[in-house]
Amino acid sequence: MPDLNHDGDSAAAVSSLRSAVMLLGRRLKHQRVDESLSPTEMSVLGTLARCGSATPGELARKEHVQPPSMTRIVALLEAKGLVRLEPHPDDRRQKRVSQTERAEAMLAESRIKRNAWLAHLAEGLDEDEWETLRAAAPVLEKLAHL
Amino acid sequence: MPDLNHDGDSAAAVSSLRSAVMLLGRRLKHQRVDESLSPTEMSVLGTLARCGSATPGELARKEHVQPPSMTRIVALLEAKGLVRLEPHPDDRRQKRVSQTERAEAMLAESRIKRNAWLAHLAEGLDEDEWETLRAAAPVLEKLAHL
DNA sequence: AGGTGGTATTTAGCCTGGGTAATGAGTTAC
DNA sequence: GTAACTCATTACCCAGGCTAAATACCACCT
Repeated sequence: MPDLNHDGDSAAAVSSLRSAVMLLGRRLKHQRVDESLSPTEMSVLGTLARCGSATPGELARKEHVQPPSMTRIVALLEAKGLVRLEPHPDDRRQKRVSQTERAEAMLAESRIKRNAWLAHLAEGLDEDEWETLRAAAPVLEKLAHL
Repeated sequence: MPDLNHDGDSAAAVSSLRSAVMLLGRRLKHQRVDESLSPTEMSVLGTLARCGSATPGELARKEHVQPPSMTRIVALLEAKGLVRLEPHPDDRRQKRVSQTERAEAMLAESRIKRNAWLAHLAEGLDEDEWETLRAAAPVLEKLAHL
């Protein structure tokens, strides 16, 4: 564990981190790459793209959402044709969720839009700041999944 | 503006940043330092602590929230005795919002709890990762307020 | 002075996206 | 073979944003 008393700025840093994340999260909710797709739905698609396929329960744990919420999210994604549901081979209680070809296409397109959004957002940052953020991205991700 | 084509990782970084922020934000909502105080209410108190006093409109702009939402937040804070509302000296349309002594005490206490939460969270990070995060905190804050 | 347009705040009502509790089907352990 | 547990689902609820419209006030321009 890091030495939290390394200097007094740690408390300030966590405070600033906390409020920045909350604020950014609020703004990101509106900054959707694809209208009609909520941030969590996007996130689930991203997870599926990385993991191949998963059960609703696994997805709920990875996204830190309660199972009933994931049920609803998966149902919405299925209705939009972005996800396929199959019975689980070994356990008939579970289901396997996997993304469709259409989801892959959508993710590819959204990556393009994200770059545009990024370019706009990054106008206010200089090269060093951007570099710092790039380095922090994987750490934040790790932190979020702790 | 940073060179977004510096390498291909930029798109991946923004994608990872985006999902990490959304996920962390969701978790932070539950990780409240003070039950009975929403994240945005905390954030408003933090802003007031930094700025001294402000009008509801100014607060709404700083928190990137619509004015009606800020009205409700301020009303809740006032009901909890954390904030004081006074008429604006020059303009009777506006009001001045300032924190009470009780809010200062609460913020001090919450800082202690935040350190405990931080210590727990940071157990999963090594010193380098934590350092990266410390460096990124102010940049994230800047980004959030862009 | 008086009217006109603009701004700060509030009120009323809506909607999204999460949550909890309870149910049903299926599995596992004893 | 039954008791206890797990996965997914259904039904319902609530918080915390939003928009639109109302209200009060200011500033400017004849």
